[in-house]
Amino acid sequence: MPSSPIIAIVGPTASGKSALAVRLAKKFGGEIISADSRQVYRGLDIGSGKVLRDKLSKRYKLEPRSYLHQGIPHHLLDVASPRRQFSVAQYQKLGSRVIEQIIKRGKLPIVCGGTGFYVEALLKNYTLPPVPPNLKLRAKLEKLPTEKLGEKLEILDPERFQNIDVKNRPRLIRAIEIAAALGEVPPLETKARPWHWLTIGIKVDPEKLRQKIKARLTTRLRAGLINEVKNLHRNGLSWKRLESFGLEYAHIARFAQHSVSHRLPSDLIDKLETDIWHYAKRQMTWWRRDPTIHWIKNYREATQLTRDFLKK
RNA sequence: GCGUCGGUGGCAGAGCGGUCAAUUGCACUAGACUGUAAAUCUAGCGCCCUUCGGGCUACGGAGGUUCGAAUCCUCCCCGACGCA
Repeated sequence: MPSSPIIAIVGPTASGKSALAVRLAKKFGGEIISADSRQVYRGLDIGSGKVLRDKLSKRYKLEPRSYLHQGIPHHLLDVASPRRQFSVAQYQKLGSRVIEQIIKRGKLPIVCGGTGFYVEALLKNYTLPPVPPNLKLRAKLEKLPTEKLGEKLEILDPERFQNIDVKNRPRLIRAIEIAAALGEVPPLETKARPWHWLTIGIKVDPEKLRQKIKARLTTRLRAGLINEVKNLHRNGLSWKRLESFGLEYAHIARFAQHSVSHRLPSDLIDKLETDIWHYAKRQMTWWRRDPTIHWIKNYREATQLTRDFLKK
């Protein structure tokens, strides 16, 4: 079976990934697969930076939830209910299905998104342990002190205990959950698929990125971000759930619980900006360790890289 | 002008004779990442030396008391409040 080319676009938030993806899609006949852990949820639109659905796009019939933006098909947006827990595993499953479809259509899959874990799980095809969340077990473990969790894991799987973050409770709990079901936490493997990909990373000067974050937040607030959050709550999402989405959703949810105002005080805006900046830095930390990424500064470099890549 | 309280590391704010280069939070920098990943977690953060460790400069300024001062005293500068 011949290997199919895929393009991946990564970079910190507000770096212009979506625009680049559309541009490449237009030029090379591509379809876009979003890799964003918040854009998968229906209703999280402005805050997650979701791309707009084309107004008069005739019903797009290939995948049920996909839609056109600037005439380009976008996938894996709005595929989950915000009331339900979504996960990398589901993303991986949906993503590989969509990519196969796109390849079948003879189009170029362009994976584009800020969630590094999602991008990697999809492209490298991680063998994630087939252990669904066990809510009862989690609730029980949640009551234990962190050291106790470590001890439990050490007994179940001393090897995993060796390299886990012993202070990170969610990780400990998940590891115990897996080990309890499987007898151990199997080492993470990647399973090859008939794909090969080029990863393009968008590099933005830190000062400039901060400015872009600031400007984009202002735009979002003007676009009705606060109303979006309030409506989500009105439609049944708990404040707690909204807070768990982080950044815009968390800050505004916290604010809206104590205020009916439609304007965010400037000190809260500053704090939110800082949080988004921290997030951007965490994203960079994630990708820095991948030496295969081609970091680019403008569209031209990206199109050139893509052209060369597709020639091979 | 008198009185009171205060001036601590980028900011906020502890410490109030030794164990203090100075708790803590924020910011900043770096890192991790096995089904919550916009989440979660870790480390560093005065300067110099190669780590253990050591040296130097520091708690508004200048003096002083003391074996020893961010901590006590005196004067000066600055701020807040009160009385004029």
